[in-house]
Amino acid sequence: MKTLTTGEAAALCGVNFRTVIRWIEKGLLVAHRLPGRGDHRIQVDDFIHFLEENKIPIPEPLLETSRQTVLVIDDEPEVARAYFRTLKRVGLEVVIANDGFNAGVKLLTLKPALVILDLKMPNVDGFQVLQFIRSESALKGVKVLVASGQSHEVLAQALEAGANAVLAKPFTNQALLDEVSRLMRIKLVTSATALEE
Amino acid sequence: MKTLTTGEAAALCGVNFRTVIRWIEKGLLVAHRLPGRGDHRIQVDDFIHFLEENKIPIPEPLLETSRQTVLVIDDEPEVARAYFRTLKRVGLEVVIANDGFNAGVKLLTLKPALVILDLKMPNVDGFQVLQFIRSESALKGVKVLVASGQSHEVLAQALEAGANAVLAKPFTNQALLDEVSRLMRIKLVTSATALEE
DNA sequence: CGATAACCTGTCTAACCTGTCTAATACTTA
DNA sequence: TAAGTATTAGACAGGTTAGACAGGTTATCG
Repeated sequence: MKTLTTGEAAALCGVNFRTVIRWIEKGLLVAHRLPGRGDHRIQVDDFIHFLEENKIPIPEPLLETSRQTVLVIDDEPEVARAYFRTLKRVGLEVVIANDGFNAGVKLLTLKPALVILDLKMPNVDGFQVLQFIRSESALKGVKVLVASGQSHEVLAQALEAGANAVLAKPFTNQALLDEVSRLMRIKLVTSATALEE
Repeated sequence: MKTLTTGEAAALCGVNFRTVIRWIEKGLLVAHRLPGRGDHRIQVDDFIHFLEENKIPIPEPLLETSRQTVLVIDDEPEVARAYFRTLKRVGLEVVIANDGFNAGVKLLTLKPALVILDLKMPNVDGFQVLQFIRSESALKGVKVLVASGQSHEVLAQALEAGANAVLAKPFTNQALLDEVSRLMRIKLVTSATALEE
């Protein structure tokens, strides 16, 4: 979990860092200190709690860190819904974009951890989406999983263009989940492990 | 994400800071407070919104901080280029989005001051774009000028849905510039005034 | 038109929070 | 490891707050 320095916290809520230190000294804001010079470190959760407590608007960059959403970009509703069910079942937050406008909008508002992208859509160029994700600094670190029924050549091009992984259709749900789990670096709650509990 | 103190806001609109505090207390102007003494902090967006609401001219320093870009959303390249030339000629920064994906992406990355929107596009629903702009808090204050060759009914619906103004095609360049100038609250450098200098 | 009332704005006060500046030094990065 | 950047505490100057009061503007009515 990320922590903030006084300077970072000050910049985030638009005050001087000296003021942030005084809030900490007064016990208004929870922080811990480093042994050396006594630098303050503020946990993001504590900072958000402090902002909420005082009804100070929470800056966007803070909210991003908590999101672990998967964005499915596919123009075929049935296909998208299939992804949705499979991923939802293992506890992921899933959002669907059925067209180009929604794809663009949801990429930037959600800043998903993972994008599942269909390359072949009638009104949206999948490569363009991929290139945009890789060129936009706000989307740095977003993983892209390309799923396509096209030739291996096209899939190789997708990897070249920055896709983190590709899946050639058809593929099993388990193959999808394995790939998602690997890309997001998380253990998914599969039905098997769910039963163990 | 800059914020203003009561003193700064007061100086910007030429009143006493005591008056600004009273506006906040009455709920006319949105602001939050710092925990220490209860100092007010006003977000620039909220301040601009307040000024517009009360038809107070927006001071230059504030306009500099907010982007003065115009985003043209139109799928017909020739039409879009026509807008581009006309608006560029009077000194505006203009960006074109030819498809849904670009429309979504450029809306959120540029946060344009004005959007010129064609309602009738084959693969993008103009109304959906309009509704999104009005529902997204990050796009608060964005002006929308709908240009369409459709019936007056449709234009009325656009106004209902939140468009700031509509232009029925065909229209002259001057009509376009007048409307843009009014919506952006700026004086445009037309060729006539340029010649006078 | 003129008078009254209602209300908003500007001024003043004391208290105290916030921003700025400093030198020393720990932390971070190449 | 070394250079560069960021953070700390203290002191001081400046800004902001709430309350009370006076001056000015607008609205209503005779």
